[in-house]
Amino acid sequence: MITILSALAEPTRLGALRLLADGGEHCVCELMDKLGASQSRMSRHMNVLKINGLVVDRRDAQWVRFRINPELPPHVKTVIDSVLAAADAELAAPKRKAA
Amino acid sequence: MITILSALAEPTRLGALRLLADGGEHCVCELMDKLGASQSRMSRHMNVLKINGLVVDRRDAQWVRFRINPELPPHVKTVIDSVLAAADAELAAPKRKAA
DNA sequence: TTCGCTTATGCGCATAACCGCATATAAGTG
DNA sequence: CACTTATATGCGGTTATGCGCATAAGCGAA
Repeated sequence: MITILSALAEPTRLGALRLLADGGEHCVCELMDKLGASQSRMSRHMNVLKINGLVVDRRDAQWVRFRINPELPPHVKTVIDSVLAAADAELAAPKRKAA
Repeated sequence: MITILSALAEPTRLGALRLLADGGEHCVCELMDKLGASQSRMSRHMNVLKINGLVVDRRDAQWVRFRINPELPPHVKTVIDSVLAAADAELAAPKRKAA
């Protein structure tokens, strides 16, 4: 659990998971573009997610396609979903009193 | 969200939250005993949880009583609950095939 | 005040995390 | 083969994190 939380506690990695949360596959180049990360940074961050079992990858010609690990333990999946929901809520709520 | 996840991603802090999850108040000395942490270590870790808004504290004579922040945003509360549930599941499941 | 118990903190150290840069590797095209 | 695109990784530097130790500070009792 600790390692999973550590993996989530980084902006680029959390952003990548958010993009992967659509259920589809995304290559490193797409993620780095959308997240504004350098190539080596993105590659390493995706590797952290992979090592910790949060995502799986697949070679497809010159690309490597990542997707959320479809075999995530249910409790872990629940954690990820709640974290992404909270992150969304955080973005939506400007911390000021509700308008 | 990142700071909250970082706060959770440490064994002693997660253990403290687990103990506080009973809804009650617990002093530093109790937490350090139950978690096997040194005094300074526990004090600093509780301060991290406090700074990140996860817990609140209260002076009570020579003790400082901590409890989970009762005003946690709903989404954050959900994250914490799911994390604690996953940590429990992790402990319960010896990673081997179910007996 | 002095004592004892509890908690906080300043300091230094060791290690881990993250980064950019350069380079290596892999795959496809011609 | 050379060339392009995509990804991985070794290296070194900077910063962040966690720790123990010692000490300070807060509180109550004698």
